[in-house]
Amino acid sequence: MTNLKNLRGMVDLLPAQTLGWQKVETIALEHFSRAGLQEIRTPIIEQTELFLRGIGENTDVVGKEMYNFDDRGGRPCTLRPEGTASVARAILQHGLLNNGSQRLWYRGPMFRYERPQAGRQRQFHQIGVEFVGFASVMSDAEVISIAWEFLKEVGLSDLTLEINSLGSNEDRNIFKEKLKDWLNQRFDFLDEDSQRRINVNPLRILDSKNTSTKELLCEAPSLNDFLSKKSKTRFNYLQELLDNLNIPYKINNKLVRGLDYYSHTAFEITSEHLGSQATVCGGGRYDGLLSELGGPITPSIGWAIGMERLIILAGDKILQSKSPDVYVIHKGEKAEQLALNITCQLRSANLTTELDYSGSSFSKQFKRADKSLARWAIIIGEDEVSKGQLLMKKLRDNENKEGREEYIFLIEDLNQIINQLID
RNA sequence: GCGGGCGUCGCCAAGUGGUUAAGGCAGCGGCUUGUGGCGCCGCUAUUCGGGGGUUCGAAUCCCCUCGCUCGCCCCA
Repeated sequence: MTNLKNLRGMVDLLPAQTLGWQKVETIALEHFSRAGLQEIRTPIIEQTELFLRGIGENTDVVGKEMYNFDDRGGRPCTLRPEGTASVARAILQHGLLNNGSQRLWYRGPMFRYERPQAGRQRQFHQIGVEFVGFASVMSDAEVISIAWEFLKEVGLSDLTLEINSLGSNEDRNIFKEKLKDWLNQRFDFLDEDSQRRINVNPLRILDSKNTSTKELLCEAPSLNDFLSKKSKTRFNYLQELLDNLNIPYKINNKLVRGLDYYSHTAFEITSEHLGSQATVCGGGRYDGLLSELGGPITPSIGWAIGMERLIILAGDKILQSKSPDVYVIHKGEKAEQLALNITCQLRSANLTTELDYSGSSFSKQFKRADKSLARWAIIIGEDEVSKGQLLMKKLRDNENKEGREEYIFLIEDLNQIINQLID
C-alpha cells in the first residue's frame, strides 16, 4: 500500500457511493427546475474579505474554521466555507438584479477546518437555494417548502422542521442588550464557553448544549417577546402559510443560526438518525447581506443542505448500483472484434452492457455474468463467428432454473431481437 | 482547539511474550478444454499504521509519532 493518503477530513467518493450522489443530484436538478430555479456556479476560492464581511468576524466559521492562504501575488484567499456569500457577490458583480429578482440554486464543495466526526468533514458538499430580492413572506414559505419536498422526494422520513423569527435588526439589537444584562447578572453560573460569548455573540448562548446553562436559560428573556408587532405578524403569517401547505413544524425560540447575516425567519431541518450533527438543512432570511457587501438593500432568503448527511439518511437503498442489461461473453481470437462490436451496438441501443475480456473459460465467464446481475448474456464463440450468429441466454429467470431460454439469431438481426427480447 | 475509543490482507476478524500470523467474505485458478447461481480443492499478509526501546525471543510490554473514530465546541 502506498503511504500517500488523502488529507484529514477530505473524503474520496468511491464507485460504490457515486451512483447515490448522482441520483440525488438528478432529483435536485429536476425538482429545482420545476420550481423555476436556475443554477449558479461560483469559484471555490474567494478573497478572504468576502467572508469576513459576509458571514461576520465573530462567528466560529470565520474565526477558527476557514482555510486561509495568500496566493503568489500575496492576496489573502479563502476556500469557501459556505455558498451564500459567493452567490451574493456574483449577483452584485454581474448586476443580475438588473434583470429582476433571482431564484437560484448551487451545489459544490465547501471547506471548514474542523475536527472530523460523524456527518462532519473538512471538505463537504452542499446543495443550496437562494431567493434574492424577495421580501414577501410567501417566499419564506416557498423556499422552506422546496427544501422539505426535495428531502421527501429523495425518500427521507422522520424529519423535523424547526422555525424561529430573529426579528428585524432593531428588534434583535434591543433584545441583545437585555439578554447581555440578564446573563451578566448570572455570570458565575454560566459555563466557560457561554461566559466568553456574552460580549461576542450573546444570541448563540441561547442554543447552548451545556446542561446547567440550558436549565438556567429556561428563565431567560425570550427573543419572541422583543419582536416588534410587524415582525410578529410576519412570523404568524409564515406559520399560517406552512399550515396551508401541510408542512409540519415546531417553533423553537432558541434557534439562532450561526452566521451573522440572518434576520427574521431562521429554520433548520433535523433528523434523529444523524448522531450529534443532526442538522441536514439550515437556512434563513438574510435581508442585510447584499447591502453589507456594498450592494443595494436586497431582501433574500435561502438554505443549504449537507449532501453527506443527506446521503447518510437516504441509506443503502439509494447507493445500489445498476446491474447491466446484457453481459457479453466471448472466447477465441476470432470472437474478439465481434464481441466488442456487439457491445457497442447494444450500448447505442441504450442497453447497459458489460464486456468480459478475461479470456477465461465459458464457465468462469458465466459465473461473472451471474454475479453482475445482468438479465441477459450474449455468447460469442468460434461457432458463432463462423456461422454469423449470436447466442443469447436469459439469466435471471427464477422460475426455470434448469432450462433457461436460449435464442440463436443472425448478427444482422441484432436490433430486432433486442427490441423483442428486452422490454 | 479539548476529551474518550481504536489501528492485524480489499472487507470482517482470531491471536494478549515462544517454532511456518487462525477463520470468513471478496478476488483468482481448478474440478467443469462452450454454459452460471450450489458444492469441493488450491492460491492470495516474510508481516501486524510508522519509528525507537525492553527481551534470548514482540502483532502481543514501554515510549514517541501518524492515522481513524466517537463526543465537546460549531455547523450542512
